[in-house]
Amino acid sequence: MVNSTESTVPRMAGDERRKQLLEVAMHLFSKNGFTGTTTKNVAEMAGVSEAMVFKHFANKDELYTAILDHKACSQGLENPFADVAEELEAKNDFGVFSGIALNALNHHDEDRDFMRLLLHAALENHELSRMFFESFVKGFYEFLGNYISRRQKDGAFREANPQVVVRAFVGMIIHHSLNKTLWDTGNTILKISNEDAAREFSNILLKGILSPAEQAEQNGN
Amino acid sequence: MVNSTESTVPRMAGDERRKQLLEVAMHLFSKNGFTGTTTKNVAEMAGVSEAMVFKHFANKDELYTAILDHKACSQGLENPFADVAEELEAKNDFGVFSGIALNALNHHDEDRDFMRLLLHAALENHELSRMFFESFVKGFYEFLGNYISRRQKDGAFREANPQVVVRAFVGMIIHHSLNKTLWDTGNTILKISNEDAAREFSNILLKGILSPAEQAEQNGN
DNA sequence: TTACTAAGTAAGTACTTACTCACTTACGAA
DNA sequence: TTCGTAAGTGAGTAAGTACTTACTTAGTAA
Repeated sequence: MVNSTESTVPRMAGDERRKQLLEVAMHLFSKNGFTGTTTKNVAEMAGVSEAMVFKHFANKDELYTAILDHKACSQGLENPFADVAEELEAKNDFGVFSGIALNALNHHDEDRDFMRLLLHAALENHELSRMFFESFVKGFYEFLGNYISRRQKDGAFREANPQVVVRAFVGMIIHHSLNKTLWDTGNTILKISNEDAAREFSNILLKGILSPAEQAEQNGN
Repeated sequence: MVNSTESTVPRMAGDERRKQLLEVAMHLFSKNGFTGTTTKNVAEMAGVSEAMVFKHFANKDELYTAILDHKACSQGLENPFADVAEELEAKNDFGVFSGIALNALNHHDEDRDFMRLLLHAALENHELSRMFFESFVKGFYEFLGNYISRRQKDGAFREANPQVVVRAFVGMIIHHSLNKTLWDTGNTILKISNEDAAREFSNILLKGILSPAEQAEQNGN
């Protein structure tokens, strides 16, 4: 018997509910960490019983790892070089670096929850952290490192360990994003648009690794 | 009655035990986070019963904050420019930057637990995070930013927002340390000594912000 | 020796946690 | 209308969890 005043809550399709649970879980995990979030919390915020969580995910751990897969598929882990394919082809160094930087900075702004989640995962030594590192970070270092190597052989960049250069570049970007979400949330010590930051970081890095020959040429212009 | 074969375990003085508990707790908290560490864990690692923890600390929260106080007081936040006073005076740019970098990198290596704890504090919005930012980070940005301004007026550095330059430099260093303790713990994608890292980071940054005039002069040599 | 104090503990309590299971209900296709 | 399937739940369980209590024992000072 259904009370006429209380509208029957419509059921969700399995896929929809699963997606909703993932989003809710990610938000809670990013806020309270893995151990700091209970399956009951997730269920409550999704407006569903706790048992429902375990209908969709075998256990809490699987829910955690499913977030990464979901992110990877939906939007999170797209190829960071996709937007700079032309610049890579044309060996337009500034286009490549500033494109990657701007893309990353914008992405971090849109997805602070995911960034916090990854940090929590890293601190808690959760496998998710290793997974992300292996599947994304390593590939990034390899690809960008290879590009730098090629440009060194072209005589465009000076000699330097390409991996160190990548780390320096990634460091500027990640640390800037980390500052905005973690410490300097009010942007008190540095207020700058992503466009300006991407341009300046790329400028510093590229001037920093330009070969003397290229340098002289650029000064001539 | 005391068994002759089992030596009576000597008791610890209250202060000693308290200090030991703090150190053990800090290690566990930094490894597993606050919620990921149980009071039983702490007691076991200290070789003492759980009740002992609550003899020294009213509750788990107090234990946590006591760690932060203990650390902040005991090791303090020494001036990161102390070691480069001469270089600053002599306007030896490379000496200044590489000195600061090496000092920071070595410091991070020696106290990975504290770095992890600071990250936890930031994620949990603990007051210590704000304290650290206000008392240390802000001062660092201001001081180094001022040095860069001066060198720009000298004509040694090109025009650029000094704060952005500081962020880029700090980013390289912090991110490198973070990588070593958090993600690439086996140094699989980059194995480099602190000396080499400090030198290369400083090289990139300084070449990146050198004025054209200085650049030409350096190429001439 | 005595007697007080402080270090230390075993065994709880009240509650939370991840996870299960038997069960009910909505909904779409036949 | 019927009925199979899938969405959804209430009420558990066993193993933690933070924290307490009533107690024992070691060291020490008079």
